[in-house]
Amino acid sequence: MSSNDTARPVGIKQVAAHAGVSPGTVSNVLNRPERVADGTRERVERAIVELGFVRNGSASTLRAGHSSTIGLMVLDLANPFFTEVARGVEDVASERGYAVILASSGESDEREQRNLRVLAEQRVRGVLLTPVGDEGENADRLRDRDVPVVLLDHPTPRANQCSVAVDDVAGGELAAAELLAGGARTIAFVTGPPGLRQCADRRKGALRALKAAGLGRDALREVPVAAMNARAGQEAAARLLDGPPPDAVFCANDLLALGVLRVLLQAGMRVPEDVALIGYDDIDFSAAAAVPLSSVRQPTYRLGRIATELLLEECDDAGGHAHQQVMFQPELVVRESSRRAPGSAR
Amino acid sequence: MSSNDTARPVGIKQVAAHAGVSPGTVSNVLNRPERVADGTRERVERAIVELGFVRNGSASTLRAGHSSTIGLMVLDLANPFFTEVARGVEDVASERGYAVILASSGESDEREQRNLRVLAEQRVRGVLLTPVGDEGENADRLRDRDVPVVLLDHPTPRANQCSVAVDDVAGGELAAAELLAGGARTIAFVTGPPGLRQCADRRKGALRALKAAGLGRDALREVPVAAMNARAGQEAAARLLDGPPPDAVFCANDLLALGVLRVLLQAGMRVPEDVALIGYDDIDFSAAAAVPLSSVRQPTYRLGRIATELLLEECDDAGGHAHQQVMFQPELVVRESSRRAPGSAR
DNA sequence: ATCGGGGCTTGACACGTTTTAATCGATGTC
DNA sequence: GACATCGATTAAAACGTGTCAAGCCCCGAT
Repeated sequence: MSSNDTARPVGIKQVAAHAGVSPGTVSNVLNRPERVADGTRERVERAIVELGFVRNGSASTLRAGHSSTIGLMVLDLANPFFTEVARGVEDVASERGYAVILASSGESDEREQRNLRVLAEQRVRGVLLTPVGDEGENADRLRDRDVPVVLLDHPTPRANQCSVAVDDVAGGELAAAELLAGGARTIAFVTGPPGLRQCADRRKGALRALKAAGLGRDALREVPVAAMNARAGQEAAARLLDGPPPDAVFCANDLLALGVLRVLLQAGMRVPEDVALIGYDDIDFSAAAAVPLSSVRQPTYRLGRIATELLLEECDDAGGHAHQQVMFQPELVVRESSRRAPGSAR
Repeated sequence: MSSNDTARPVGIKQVAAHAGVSPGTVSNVLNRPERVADGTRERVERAIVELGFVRNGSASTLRAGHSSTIGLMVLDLANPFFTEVARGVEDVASERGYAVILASSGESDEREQRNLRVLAEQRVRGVLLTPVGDEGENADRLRDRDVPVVLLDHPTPRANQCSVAVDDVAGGELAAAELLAGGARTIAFVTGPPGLRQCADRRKGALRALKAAGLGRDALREVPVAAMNARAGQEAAARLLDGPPPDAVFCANDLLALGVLRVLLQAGMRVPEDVALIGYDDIDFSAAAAVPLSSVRQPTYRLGRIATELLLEECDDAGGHAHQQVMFQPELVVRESSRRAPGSAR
């Protein structure tokens, strides 16, 4: 049996004793191996594996003042958009020897605040944050503690922080323009809480497209939902079918669109012939939907990678770091849910 | 401006000074508020908010020997099955005042090992683990360090640990039996690495169903794939279409099935008329697929909840804790992708 | 032979919190 | 009025690591 009844906390001291050196040397082997002679280092390394030593991160962090861990807080872990972002983050972080603590605010400001507090207690080196609110006071609180914060999927006009985002106004315009090009004159916009910047911006873009097409704001019927998932989409569609159906539906993300699509088809409507539909994010599942979903694609994985690179740059070299605001452009992906069959346009 | 140039680490001492008490009292306010007089407590609490004090988790952990954090390691964060499990975990953990560190092994043993090491360094209180390998040596290493481990979505015959799982053999049997009932005589099984217990068990169940139907093992054509996602499913389907198509396809999870479905339809095959299809996990998207996907449903959220409850019970009361092996039964969900139109059965 | 210097190693302290035992003051008892 | 009791508070000692100044040893230069 390998288990041991007597709790035997094996620390740097035990390793030192076992290798016949001082604790300081073991610490050097761990942190600045080049400073220690080859023979000694090998001896220490052998002792480490023989005793199964695992460095106590709390002690390191306590002494160093910060850990080699970054926090990633997203709006919704169940959204493939964010898991793809997380993949980019994880890849860069692990390349650079950082661990990632993943957390989700569930679009709740209170949960965001609570989770950020946990991250602050853990003394993470930095934080990638997709803020729920627009102002990012929570981010400010962290920065006051000298914890670098990079805003993720959220632009900022302020020069005191980095941000990486995709132009959601442009994306909303692309989406609505596509629907209008298909012949739609009235569009329903299924959208999450208006406090969410992503939703607000996409709406703004849609209005811009309407205006360009010579239509007024009243051509856009807003259908607010409480969450940004498929279930909420279904509920929205049900409400939508209460009144006269619009020509087209623009959903603030693909999860909503998939839910809407499902209810529309169940209700016997044809997509796109009766109602055109477009989503946002271009998640994997969209292409495999009952009617392949048109959508707006974002450089998701790169979003995560670049945000992490900016954050780590700021962590490793707080002095020489110049804050950057990166903005990507989205891309329209037309599939079957938005294009009306030729000739069926009004 | 709220930022402060001079780094001013505000610790328990500063709070104590500001409130006119000793550091020990501040600690008591934080950890055993009932032991301190009302007046004093209020004074300290005021000082805490005034100074914006945030407890240093590293120091607590160092002193206590463990943190109030648990680790959750899943196979694939991009799989909705696991994000749903994670939701259950998060809910219970936060109810009980624990934070969750989320990590993903990506089905790689090496990444599992590396991530578990990070968790060990962080001195997490316990770990929920969906192991990549079958034996769980990595779990043993943790348990040797007195870190409780609960196996998640993985049964164990060993009595020295808790586990929470769903009967995948039964699930595989349900799935294959459904396909056979639809008239299929040959079934392709699209499956991930055979080292993955989930895949192996589902295969075993499928074989059992074949046997019950009087068919031999050769009625099951295995199509191995490298990963368990939609892309891999597409590749598998492409290979599948090289030879004579089987009557039906059983995919080891829904992501694979969605990928397969997409390619089948693109190739002009009708589902289920030409080829029947069934997946596993019953993720949200399956119901909204081009052809609504039959699948095998698991009590995903409860899986996460119960595993976490077991883990925290073991953490809080290591002595009086009796290890349990919980096994849920899966449930067949029949939609359109598996049932042949009446009369089209051979 | 002495000195200087460079490469390795060591010793000791500090990080911020928790905890234990001791202290203090007040209240109640004999 | 002395003493025990009890509650509230404090002082001090850990926890395991990183760091830094100081020490050691050996070698080459003078």
